[in-house]
Amino acid sequence: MFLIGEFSRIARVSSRLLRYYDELGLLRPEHVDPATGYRYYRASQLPDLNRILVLKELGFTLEEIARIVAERVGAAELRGMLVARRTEIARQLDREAERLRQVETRIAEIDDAGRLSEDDVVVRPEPDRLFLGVPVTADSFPAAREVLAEVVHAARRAVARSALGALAVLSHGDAFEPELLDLEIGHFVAAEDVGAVELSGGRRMEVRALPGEAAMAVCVRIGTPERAHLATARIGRFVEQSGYQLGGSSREVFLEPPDLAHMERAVVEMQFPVARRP
Amino acid sequence: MFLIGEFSRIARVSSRLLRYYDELGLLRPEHVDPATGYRYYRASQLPDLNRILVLKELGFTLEEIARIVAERVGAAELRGMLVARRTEIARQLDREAERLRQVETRIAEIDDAGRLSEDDVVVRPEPDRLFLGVPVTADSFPAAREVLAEVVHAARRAVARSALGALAVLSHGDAFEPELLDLEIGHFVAAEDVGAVELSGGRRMEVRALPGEAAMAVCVRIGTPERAHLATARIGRFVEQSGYQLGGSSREVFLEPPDLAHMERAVVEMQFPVARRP
DNA sequence: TTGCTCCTCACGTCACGTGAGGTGGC
DNA sequence: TTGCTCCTCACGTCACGTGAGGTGGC
Repeated sequence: MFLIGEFSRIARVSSRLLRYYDELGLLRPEHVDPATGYRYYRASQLPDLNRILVLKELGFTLEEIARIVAERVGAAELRGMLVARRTEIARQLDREAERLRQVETRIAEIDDAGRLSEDDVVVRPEPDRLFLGVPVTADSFPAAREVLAEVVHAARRAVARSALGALAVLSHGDAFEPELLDLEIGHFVAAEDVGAVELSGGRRMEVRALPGEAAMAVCVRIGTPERAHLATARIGRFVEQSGYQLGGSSREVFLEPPDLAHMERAVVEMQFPVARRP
Repeated sequence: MFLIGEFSRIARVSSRLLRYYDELGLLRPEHVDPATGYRYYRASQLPDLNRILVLKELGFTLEEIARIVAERVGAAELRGMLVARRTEIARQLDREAERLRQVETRIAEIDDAGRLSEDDVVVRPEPDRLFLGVPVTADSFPAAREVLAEVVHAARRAVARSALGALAVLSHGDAFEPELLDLEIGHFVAAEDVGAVELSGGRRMEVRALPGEAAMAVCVRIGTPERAHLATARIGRFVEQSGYQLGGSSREVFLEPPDLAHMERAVVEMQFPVARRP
């Protein structure tokens, strides 16, 4: 029989760990002196402790280990737990590999540019939405901007404040070759019962469902639409370096109601749907 | 200006997270109403938040991030932090890959044998030690056991109880081909000043330094030396499956003072030095 | 008698999630 | 007036490490 200190030296673990496992009921000492509270361990308990340590190294929680060592799980269930572990570790490996790529990208950026860019790209899912908008084809940003101004005014008049979401421009063409702009301009809205809204020149805003995206790469820009190419280029580089590929319609979402006289102060989130490259 | 709930919805983070970052000084709201305590955020703070979220994804702690975003670190120092992160992530990847191998080994073992073996192999470092022992060559375990008995008695008489460590048998031959046993039998001792001890037949125990091992694969067995091949085979399989290779002298360490009349109750730790296979 | 080891609290870790209990503006 | 949102505590998480303060055997 060993005192806790002797046993901990044999097993190369801390005595605090042994006390903790005693408290959890994971590994009880063979004997506890009722008078002093001293814990006494037997050498033959070392295999029990080693089993616990091995299961811990496999990544099981102490709660799972407690179930396993209490023999309440058979080989079949244990195999199931191991398979679940394998899946989780594989996921973890993927996450870490992605991190490593990202860190290496930033190191390369500092080496190339001397510093990190100010604009960070974040990837996140995007839910389904309702969109009250009008299709617009244009060959220049100024032309589109006139429609945008009309959309803003019309929406403010026609839609209840509580149901009116952010102004957004959807872009169905190739964002990197904007010779002919194929846009939809409108607002996100909260409720289906928002009616259509007539605009000048026979145009008409209608509500439609805008499907969500599993992964959307987004980047905030502050400034006029013409300067969007900066943030766009940034997302393009990010997508290329991170093992994603672009796909689907991009969006520019105005995070604040824009001041049409000062579009250079607009705060816009550029959004590009992305998917993992195979 | 947005209330915390609006800002949290735009940024897809919880308002608890925003309050926490406020508390840490990581991201202060643009304005806090002194009367109500309400926090007000500006859309232009979204890039600041995104920077924090990106740095978090790279694996920095919030404390490191606080230093980085407070602009107290330049590009050179930031690069250093990124390189440190890269090293740490690579280490983590190695650990996870090793875990994955271990988990797969256990799954295969259940598939082969229907259950997991009782004897777990643990790998750990082993420090330098002092060893009071006698060289023995023998062609059988019984012959060696006679010497072992004499060693136990002689050591008990000659060495102070407080300086006498565990009984151990060092094995310099190939553990898997034991046709000629090339052993040292003796005790670990605490102090250099333990003298030599004369045995019968002109044998003599002497103290020597026993160098440590960076990685030692160990497995506890309970039973006679003849049954050691079970634990030995177990370690052999483990070493093979885990990307290690054997190298150096193995040891059998008696965790309890052995009862020479009942060696089948002996609790022995089999120890094999190992190294990573390239 | 002096060290050494043992004991039992109890706080700290890290980045929040999750109530509890209460208040302010539409 | 009723929801809704906001606020500030404060506990819980996971597996222990690290004192604090005190006691028992050689």
